[in-house]
Amino acid sequence: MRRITGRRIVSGRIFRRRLCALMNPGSFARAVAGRRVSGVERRGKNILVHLNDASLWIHLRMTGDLRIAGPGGLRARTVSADLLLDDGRSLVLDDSRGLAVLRVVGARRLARLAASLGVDPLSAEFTAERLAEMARRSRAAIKTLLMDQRRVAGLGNIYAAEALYRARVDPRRRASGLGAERVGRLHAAIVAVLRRALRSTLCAYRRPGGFDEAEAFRPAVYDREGRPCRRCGRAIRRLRQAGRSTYFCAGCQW
DNA sequence: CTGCCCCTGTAA
DNA sequence: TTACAGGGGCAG
Repeated sequence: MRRITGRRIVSGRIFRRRLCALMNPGSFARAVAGRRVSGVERRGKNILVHLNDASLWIHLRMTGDLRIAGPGGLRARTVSADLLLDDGRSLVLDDSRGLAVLRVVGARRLARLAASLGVDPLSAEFTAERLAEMARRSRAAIKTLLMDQRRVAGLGNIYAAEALYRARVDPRRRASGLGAERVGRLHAAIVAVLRRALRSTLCAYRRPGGFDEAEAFRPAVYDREGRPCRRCGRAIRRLRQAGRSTYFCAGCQW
């Protein structure tokens, strides 16, 4: 994203009912107006925009999109919130389904939220040993563990399925019974899948409109129920785990 | 643990 | 027209 660090916020508005329930538009406007952006970072699936003594904690969910708009802003029905910056640009939260969350948090709540997040798979702390240790202590199915943000911060339903498929591990397997070999494969697969997904997303941001199809992230297993596995040809199966659809190949994931 | 809710675009 | 998908928070 183009740099917004150092810019001062002139005004902030929220439009979505869901966001208004979290904080009323007036208090949001007062909370951000006049503050300067001191930094931006990602933690798991969350984006933090720091404003010195407060922060915006943003979760885009599935359909949210954070973008920079030029003068004039972005006037779409789907805009959930925007911040007008002192250089005329706007930081816009655009979200067709309105499930994204944005809130202003003080240092205390920031620390509490941050502490509730597990290890980021793209950080140096995410080692095979760390994953093995988490797995050992969990009675849940491995896919459920991977999707638990308190343990691993950043994998959702789709990437969890893709990582398990890549590692050839059955998503139904008990985490505690994985064994070092499977944990090792899974660790490598998680990192590979997320790196690939991130690259695809970055390309899409850099070339809005139409980007190289070769860069697009194409699920190898997710949403492919009944279609042949690209490795072994067996039909991809679907089942429900923790209320979510899990796609996997019973032929080569075990 | 399960199920429901939020919301809305898409597919059946 | 209805069911379903997504992430997370919450109730049971």
